[in-house]
Amino acid sequence: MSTQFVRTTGVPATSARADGPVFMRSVMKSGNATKDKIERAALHLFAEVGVDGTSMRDIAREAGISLGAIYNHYESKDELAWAIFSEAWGSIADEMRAVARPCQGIRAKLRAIIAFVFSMFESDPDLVRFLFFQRHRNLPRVRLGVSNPYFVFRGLIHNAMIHDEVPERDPDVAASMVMGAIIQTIDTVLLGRIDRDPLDLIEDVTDGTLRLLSHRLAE
Amino acid sequence: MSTQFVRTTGVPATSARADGPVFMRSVMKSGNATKDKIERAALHLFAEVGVDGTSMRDIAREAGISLGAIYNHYESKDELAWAIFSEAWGSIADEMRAVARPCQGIRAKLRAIIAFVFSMFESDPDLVRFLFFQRHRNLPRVRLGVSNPYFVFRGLIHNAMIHDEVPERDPDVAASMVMGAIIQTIDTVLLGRIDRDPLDLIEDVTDGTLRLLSHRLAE
DNA sequence: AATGAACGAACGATCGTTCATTCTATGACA
DNA sequence: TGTCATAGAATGAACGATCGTTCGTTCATT
Repeated sequence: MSTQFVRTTGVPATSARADGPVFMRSVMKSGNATKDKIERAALHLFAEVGVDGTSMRDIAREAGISLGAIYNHYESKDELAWAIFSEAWGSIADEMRAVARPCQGIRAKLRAIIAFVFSMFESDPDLVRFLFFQRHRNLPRVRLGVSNPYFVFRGLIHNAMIHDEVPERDPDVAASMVMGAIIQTIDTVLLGRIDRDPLDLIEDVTDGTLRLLSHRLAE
Repeated sequence: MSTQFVRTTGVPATSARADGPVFMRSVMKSGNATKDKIERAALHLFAEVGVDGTSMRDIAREAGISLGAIYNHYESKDELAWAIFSEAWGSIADEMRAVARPCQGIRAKLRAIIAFVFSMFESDPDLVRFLFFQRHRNLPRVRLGVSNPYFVFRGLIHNAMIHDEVPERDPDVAASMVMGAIIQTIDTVLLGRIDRDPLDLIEDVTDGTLRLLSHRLAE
């Protein structure tokens, strides 16, 4: 159940349809069973031991198909890794935007996005690990202007500044800090150093990022 | 000059001695010129294309020595990568603690640490990139209880909570968010999306993390 | 029978590592 | 001062393993 953490205060939970969330439908692409098996196996191994640490033979074995069959669907290992990354990277950004849209105000939007990322981490940890913890390899290759989680945060925060919901600051620094705070929290959970009810975590992280964006407290 | 950003409001800037900061002396180890050349070349390549993307021949070429010479100083490629990581990871934690110690209060301590990390990023970007952006590979191998940047943040924040400088919260969540905010800011600078005076950045990031730790603002 | 997916042996390249050999710096001795 | 023995460092060819990729063949479906 991918919507278990998504509570956006009385607003339609997510834009996910009956056939699953957007990022699922896009990563596990249309109909082709073999291609899906390849992508799922590759994603799992890439998340576990990295792209370089995974051989095409490993992928074939994990997918339960032959080595040569992979090349019926992908030109190369590099294209396979890039296809999975870029597709998911863009889809996640779209989905983040979608879950935030119906919410009113920066707090509700931010909470919806954070809840979505956490729910994705629960339902598909391989995808989150591959995307966020190996992103430095692929990020320079992402075309500017294309859908991108970072720009979702930046746009959200910039918009809140324009509407005087939060004070004016460098939107890039603010977006970086907010995104980093969220990702690192997931990272620490992954390392086993945080063992908390994910619902509480969502509230804590939402509150923390909002304070980070807020006016300074007069002590 | 590694101390150019370290301004801890009238307190001795860092514990670095005349022979350079601790993290430098430890990564570029004692006296042996060849070993230093190997480590410096390896660090540069590891930061650039990752450990798996770097061959021992690459390292030898970049260091200007022969392939076999590396094995006079390291048992294997894995040991080389691990030696560089674990040594630097522990040293950075020690240095963070050292620059924070003479400072009074969470704000000054946090600023000193952030200034130190930013100065390190300026003086040795390879080291920062290798440590922070490829840490997921090595982190599970770090012995618990050993010196660790994460625990420095956690200890600092936990201590501030005990002394009522900041409100009581889950210290692991707080430490994760603070550390993530700092690292991601550096990451965004690396991607060329932030082009600011580093001194301003230090202030902004310090303020942001402190708000994140502070009391909620009554709107 | 025809078509396209699946198969897996084989290929050349490159990997980490080894090791027999060569180089070089040092110090004892004439 | 000049000579040479010696130890440790440096060298790079070679080895076996494994890599990504190819392609002739088989299989399954219509």
